[in-house]
Amino acid sequence: MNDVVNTEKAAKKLKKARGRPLEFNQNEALDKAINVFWSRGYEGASMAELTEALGINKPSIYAAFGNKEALFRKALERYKTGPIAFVGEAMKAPTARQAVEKLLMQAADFFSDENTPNGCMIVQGALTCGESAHTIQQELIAYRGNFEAMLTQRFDLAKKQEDLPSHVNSKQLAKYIATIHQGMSVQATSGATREELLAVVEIAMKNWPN
Amino acid sequence: MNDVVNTEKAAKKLKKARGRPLEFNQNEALDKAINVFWSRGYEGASMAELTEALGINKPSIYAAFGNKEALFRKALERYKTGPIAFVGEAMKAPTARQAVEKLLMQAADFFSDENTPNGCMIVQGALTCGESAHTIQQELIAYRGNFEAMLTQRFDLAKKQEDLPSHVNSKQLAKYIATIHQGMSVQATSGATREELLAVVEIAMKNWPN
DNA sequence: TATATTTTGTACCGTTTGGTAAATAAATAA
DNA sequence: TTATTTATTTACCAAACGGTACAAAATATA
Repeated sequence: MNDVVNTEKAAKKLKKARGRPLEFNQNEALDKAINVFWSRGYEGASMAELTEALGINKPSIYAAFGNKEALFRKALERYKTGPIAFVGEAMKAPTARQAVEKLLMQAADFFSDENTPNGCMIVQGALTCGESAHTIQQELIAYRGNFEAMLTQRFDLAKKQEDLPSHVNSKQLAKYIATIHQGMSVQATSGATREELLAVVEIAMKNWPN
Repeated sequence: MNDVVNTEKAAKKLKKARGRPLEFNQNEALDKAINVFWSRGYEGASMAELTEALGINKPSIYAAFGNKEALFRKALERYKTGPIAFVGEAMKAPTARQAVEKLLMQAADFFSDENTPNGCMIVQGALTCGESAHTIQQELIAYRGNFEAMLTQRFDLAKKQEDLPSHVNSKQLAKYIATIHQGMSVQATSGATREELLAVVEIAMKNWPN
C-alpha cells in the first residue's frame, strides 16, 4: 500500500476521500458559474440564480468554493484558461501584425458566439458596482492591465526582431489594441453581430505601422 | 388677474404652488443623482446612497421623481443635455474628420476629468445586470445605438459633400468610431489618463479614409 | 381664522440579499 | 459493528434592498 512517497496533492487525489463523496463535478459547476457571472456581472448574479444554475444547494457551494467572491475568482481563473485561452495562443503568431489580427478576429467570433454570453466577462464583470464589489472590480482592472502588458511585451519583441519599426511606442499601440478589444466587447454586449465586429477589426487594422 | 390665457405649464410656473413648497432644487438633485449612477451604475447605486447624496429624504425623492428607474431616466436625460452636450456640438465641425477628431479628443478629456466619475454613464450604467435592471439595460443600448446613428448620418452627409470618398461605408465607419469611443470609456474607468487616451485617439485617427 | 393642498420626517413594509447552524446521509477506517 | 469524516438538506439568520403609510409642517386660498 505505502510503497511510494507521493506529494500531498497526489496523495489527496489517489487516496479515496475519507467522508461522503462530492455529488458534483467542481469544474462543471465552475463552468456553469462562469456563464451566470459572464451574462449578469458579479453584482447582477445572485446566489439564488447561481444556486439554481449550478444545480447545487447553497451550503454545498459555500463548502466547495468559499463565498460568492471566491466563487467568482475561481470561475474567472477557469474562464481565463478555458474560453479565452485563444488570447495567449494568438500572441505566438510569427509577426505582431498577425498576432493582433488573429486576436481581434477570434475575439469577434468569441464575443458574438451564440452559445455563450456576449462580450467579455473580464470587461463587463464589474465595470461599475457598489462598494461591496470594489475588490472584484479592482481585480478585473488588474486582469485587463495584464492583457495590455502582454500586448506591450509582444510588440517589444517584434521591435527587437525588426518586425515592427523602432519608432513604434509599444505601450501606446497596446493601449490602442486593448481599447478596440474592449470596445468590441461593449458592442457585442449591445447586440453587434460577428460580421459587424469583423468590419471593425478590418478598419482598425488598416493603420498598422509599417 | 385672469387677463391672459396661458398654457397649463406656464400657469403652473407662474401660479405659486398651492401646498408646502419644495425645499430642494430638482435639477441640482438630478445632478447629484447623475454622479451616483455614473460611478456606481444603475444597480450598484442604492437608494440609501442616492438619498444621502441628494440630501433629501426617500419619500421626497419618490414624490418628485417616481421610483429608482424613473430617477435614473431623468438623470440620464439631463446627463445627455448637460455633461455630454459636446457630442452633438462636435458633429457640426466643417468636415467629418474634424468632427470625429473633436469628438474623440473631447471624450478623452471628459472621460478622464477628475471632477467627475471616469468613463461614460451610458456605457457603464448597466452593461450587465440582474433581471430587474433589464429595461434600463435595453434603454442604454438604445442610447448607444442613437449615438452610432448620429455618426452614420454625419458620414452620409460628408459623402454627399464629397468630404468623404463614396466608397466609404458610413455604418461601418460609425461602428468603428463608436467602438473606439466605448473602449476609451472602459479604459478611463480602469484608470487611463488623459494623455494615454489622447495617444489612442491619435493612433485611431491615422487610418482615416482619404 | 379655517380649510385645502402639498412636502417633509419618521418609522415602517415585504422581499431579497449573502451567508450559516444543525441534523441527516454516505462514505472510509478501525 | 462502531466511530470518524465529509457532503447534503432543510430551515433559518441579520442586513440591505426598493418602496410606502401616516402624521406633522408649511404654504395658498377662502
